[in-house]
Amino acid sequence: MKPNARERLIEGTRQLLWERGYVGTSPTAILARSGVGQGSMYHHFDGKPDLVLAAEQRSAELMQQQIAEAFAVEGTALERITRYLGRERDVLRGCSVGRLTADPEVMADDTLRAPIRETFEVLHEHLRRTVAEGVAAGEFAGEPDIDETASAIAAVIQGGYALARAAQAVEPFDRAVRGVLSLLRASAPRSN
Amino acid sequence: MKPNARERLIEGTRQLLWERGYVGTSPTAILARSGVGQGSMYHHFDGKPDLVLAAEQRSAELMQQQIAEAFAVEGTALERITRYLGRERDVLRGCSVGRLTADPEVMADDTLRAPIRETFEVLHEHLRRTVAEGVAAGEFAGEPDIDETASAIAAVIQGGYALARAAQAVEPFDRAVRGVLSLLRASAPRSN
DNA sequence: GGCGGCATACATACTAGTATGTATGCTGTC
DNA sequence: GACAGCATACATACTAGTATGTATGCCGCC
Repeated sequence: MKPNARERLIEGTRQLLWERGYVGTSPTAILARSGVGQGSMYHHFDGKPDLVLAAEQRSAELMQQQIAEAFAVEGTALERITRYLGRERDVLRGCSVGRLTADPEVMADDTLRAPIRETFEVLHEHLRRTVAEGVAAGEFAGEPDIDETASAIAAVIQGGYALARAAQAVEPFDRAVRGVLSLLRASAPRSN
Repeated sequence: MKPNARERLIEGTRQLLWERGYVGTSPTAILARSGVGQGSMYHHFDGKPDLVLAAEQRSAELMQQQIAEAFAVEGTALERITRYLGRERDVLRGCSVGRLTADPEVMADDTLRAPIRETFEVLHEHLRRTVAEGVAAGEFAGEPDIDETASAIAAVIQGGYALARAAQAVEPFDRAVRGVLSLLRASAPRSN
């Protein structure tokens, strides 16, 4: 029938963390969401932090996979970046990984923080490499600083979620994405 | 002696919301942080949601004030945007207003969401107007879309906080800011 | 056919969160 | 000097969060 209890616990916890963060995610809520009994939870995991770590690792893994897929397409650097920025997203739901940066419990613990940090590093690396290829191919005549550009693009995504949630509308996210893409495209040979 | 209990409650709640969000902010923690008695809290406010609203409104007010000040300086549009982006920030602490976009309790309640939405609207309006002036003055020869550019800049700030927190370092924030500024500058008229 | 691993149910317990209500005292004003 | 407004302390209460421990049952494997 359903996937085993361990998998369901991870998925339920993942969703709750995504929606409500660390303190907002209670063991009983996890059980209800996952549809498993309380005993199973303590059977498979040492407790909330252990389960949270497993859920985080799963989110990080899925996200890194999506990132890799989005960049593993043919096309110019600009096309690949555009494709990544425009990929299917449940914008108002936000980023399952980025959400956790708001939780002090997670940020204060190096083990819990690691999957988040690593995911952003992976994204940065993909963006960095793609921008570098674009510069090498003469797509960005302005030759923007590679790391700075990669960071700006990553930040626009994360910040776009915040703007969209505040407005309860997808539009601000899309606007920010179009904005950074326009700026990239407009990158002209410059004199500085 | 100290400011009155009402003020101290607002400030304590403001700080706790900033650090820990809505669910992470308990009445007892508020009392401890504010240094007032429990009775006073229920004397001045109807309860947690009422106090949270007051704290949010205060944060929004302060933030809008800082935004207005940062843009109320002489200089070209690019200088004013650079100044706003480079203004003094406790980056790892994050944004006292943007933090709340992660809380479903806040986002689901129109009254609690209003101060956040309004603050982003005010920021957008300042950025929009400044970019428009820059375009009019020929500073941005690429004539980027005004609203899109404003949204991208606002998003970079909010997203920069997330990147910085994940890395527990200010550098990713600064890099993202330099990145978007470079892209903006690169759309400047060629002087060569 | 028993045993180890996994799942479920149920009882218990302690703490924190979120209050309400009452008593008491301080202070400034009419 | 009485009274309103504000502050503090203390008692009480209910719920949710975070477990621990025990009993029981199913299933696949040696």
